[in-house]
Amino acid sequence: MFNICRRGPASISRVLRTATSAVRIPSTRPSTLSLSTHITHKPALEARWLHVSSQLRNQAVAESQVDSAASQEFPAVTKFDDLLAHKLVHPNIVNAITKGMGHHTMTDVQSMTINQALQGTDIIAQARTGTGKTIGFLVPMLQNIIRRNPELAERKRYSNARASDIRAIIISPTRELAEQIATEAAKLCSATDLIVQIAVGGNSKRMMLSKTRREGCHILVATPGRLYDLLSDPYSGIRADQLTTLVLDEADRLLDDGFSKDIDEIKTLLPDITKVDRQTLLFSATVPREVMGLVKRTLKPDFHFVQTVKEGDLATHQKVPQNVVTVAGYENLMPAVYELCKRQVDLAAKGEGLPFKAIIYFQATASVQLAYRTFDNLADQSGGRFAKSPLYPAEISQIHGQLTQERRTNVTERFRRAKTGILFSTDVTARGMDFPNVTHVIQVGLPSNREQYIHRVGRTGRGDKTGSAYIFVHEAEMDNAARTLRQLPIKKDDTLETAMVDMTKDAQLPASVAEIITQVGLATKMIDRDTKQAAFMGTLGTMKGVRNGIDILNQWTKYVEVEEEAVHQAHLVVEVEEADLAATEVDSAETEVAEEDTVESRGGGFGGDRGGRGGSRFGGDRGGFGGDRGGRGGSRFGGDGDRGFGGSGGSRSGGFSNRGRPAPNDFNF
DNA sequence: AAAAAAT
Repeated sequence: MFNICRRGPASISRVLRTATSAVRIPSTRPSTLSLSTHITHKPALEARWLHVSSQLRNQAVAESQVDSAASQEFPAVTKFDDLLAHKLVHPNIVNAITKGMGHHTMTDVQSMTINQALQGTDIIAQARTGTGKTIGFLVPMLQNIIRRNPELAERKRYSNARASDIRAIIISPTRELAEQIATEAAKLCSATDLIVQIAVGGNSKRMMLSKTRREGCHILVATPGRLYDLLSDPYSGIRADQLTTLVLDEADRLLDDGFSKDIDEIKTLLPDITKVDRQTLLFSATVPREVMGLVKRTLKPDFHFVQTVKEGDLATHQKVPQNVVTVAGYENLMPAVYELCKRQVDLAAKGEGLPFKAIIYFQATASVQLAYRTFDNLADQSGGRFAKSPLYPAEISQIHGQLTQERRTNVTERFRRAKTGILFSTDVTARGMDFPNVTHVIQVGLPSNREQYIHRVGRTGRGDKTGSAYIFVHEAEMDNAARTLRQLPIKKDDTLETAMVDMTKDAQLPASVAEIITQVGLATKMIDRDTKQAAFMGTLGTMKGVRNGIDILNQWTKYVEVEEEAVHQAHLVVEVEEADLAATEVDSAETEVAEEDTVESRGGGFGGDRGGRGGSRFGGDRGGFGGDRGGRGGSRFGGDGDRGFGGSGGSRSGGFSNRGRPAPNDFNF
């Protein structure tokens, strides 16, 4: 059993005890005391949990001095140059970091993981977004290869690298992240003989293979599908018989439902770990307890859990203010998001604040497409086709899995370099991607889970930069939001005029609001019906457990055109759900009590496997869909008039309706 | 039910 607990003050001391037993500070520690993480490599029967938060660190230092003399010590390493002084890492790698990339002081996670992983132990490391995890695993990984083959550290005129000599494999959940990691790895290897290759889907397999056969490969960065494809193909020539390191970046994602099977299958194609010893490194900003069972099965029993985020501490940055904007209807979403963007672009134009660079996240690809086209159309108003966008100079772009890989790569590169711009995105870019100087992360609707929220927010405020985050949520989804995002420091923002207005009563709107609504309305009207309908269906798929979901969709169809057939399908989905919910209502109430119980009694930690994932995050408190409401009211959006779900105006079937219930205004997220 | 990932 491990001593770990995810929340509550009671767990802190427990954590402290385990932390102090594992963190040793030598008597000769530097006076800076910054992050003297000296980890003994004494044989461990259990995993050790290392926590380095500022409070804990000081106590750990104070307490561990007592027995530090008895422990085997490792030199303090908080600067990359220290790795040279102590001959821990080859100069050709260290210099690439210090002279080539300009990094000198290590971040917490780098100091912790480099020290620890150089000793060969398996590691799971959790550290906040944008704190340099990539270098944290690359350095020990490369050094451990060089230790076995010192000749690889020197650049030679003729390399005799082969495609069958892979020493390290890094797996990433997305192609763009794999590219980014490979680029970073290549920089670190630039003065060595180590060869980095990339294996991702969407690219020509044949081209990749011929390049790899020609140049050889020591480090392979890959996404799961293509990696499996290559390893299982006896004619690919790709072999990893001497694999020393396996890295899973965004580990919790890769061990999650969709991916974990792929990872298991890939492991069957790697050399038997009892014959070829291999180090496994897992990295992520989030490690939800649901995956800990899988983590334990993935790592050796004496693995170390390096956490630079204290138990119960936030995985988000203090320096990134987080805001929630409540909207009255889905039709308010685009106007409100536009209002925010326009405000920031105007501020930047006046020299107040940084150039506006934002990523706007949606749950569905179709929603990204609709929003992207809407914003793109804003440029075409009032001045013909060559009119300047009201958001100029911010460039509008979109990215999602529906684009060709070529487009995805282009958009990524362009947005990386952009000083200002707006990128509409699905969760493809949510994890790991490093777009410099993103000032705003804007989420439209709820993310699939808490972890995705954290990773999306993590696209801003990277390194020493700041940024801010917004999430737009429909009134009726606030209960779900509060549950999913509990304990996060999210403040209510009500500075956007278009968020809560009743758009059906446009006659009474103030001029500034009316203008935005008119502009967005016209831009929406220009979009083809298929795009709108796809967005409608995509949104429908995310509406599980939303109170009055049918009302919301009904209202929205006045602004996005939808075929009768789609309306019919929506009806069916909602009806099935309603019946489903009614049946499980009692059930889920009981489950919730049980779940609460588990959390409390979890104090002593969790042994064993939780028996799989899939516990609904939206469990319990479900309102079901109440009543129907005939569509009424012309709008600036035009649409096709009333496309409501054949409701008989006003009559409500009641039941689970939350009308009249006060909107939650205490955001104890 | 959505996204991502192999052809």
